[in-house]
Amino acid sequence: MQKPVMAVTGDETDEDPELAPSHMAAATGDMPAYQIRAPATALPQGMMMAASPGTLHSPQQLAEEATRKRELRLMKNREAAKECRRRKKEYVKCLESRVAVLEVQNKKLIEELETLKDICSPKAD
DNA sequence: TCAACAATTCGTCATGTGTC
DNA sequence: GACACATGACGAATTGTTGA
Repeated sequence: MQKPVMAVTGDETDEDPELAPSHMAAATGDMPAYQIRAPATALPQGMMMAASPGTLHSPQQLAEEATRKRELRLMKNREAAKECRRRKKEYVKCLESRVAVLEVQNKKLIEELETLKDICSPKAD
């Protein structure tokens, strides 16, 4: 059993986007980095623009046009989904590395606190 | 080796949001 | 309001893991 041939993505870039804090912030106007809209992509090779309205007449032509539009929409959405997932992965990666940095920072602060406590506590002798 | 299950990946649909 | 785009949800296909 074989899936229909599809484009392989697999390419993950290691960019370092500035990330916005919340994914659920759309209503407030700020959105996470992976949600920032990219400029509309050009149509892939071989894809033609729709015939201008008014040049279609027969029901068959109309049906073909509808099919063509649907395929175009599916293709665009397929690509959009891929891009969306790529951005989301990047976003998660970035969050994870931020967690790692903060954990190190936190550990250092705790150590520093212990040192200061030692210094400031009255000597017991 | 292989079946069973879990995890991952992908395409599609539905829906929310921004732009004109 | 129509349109385009982004994304969550879902199911199907694929891939990885594990115990017999």
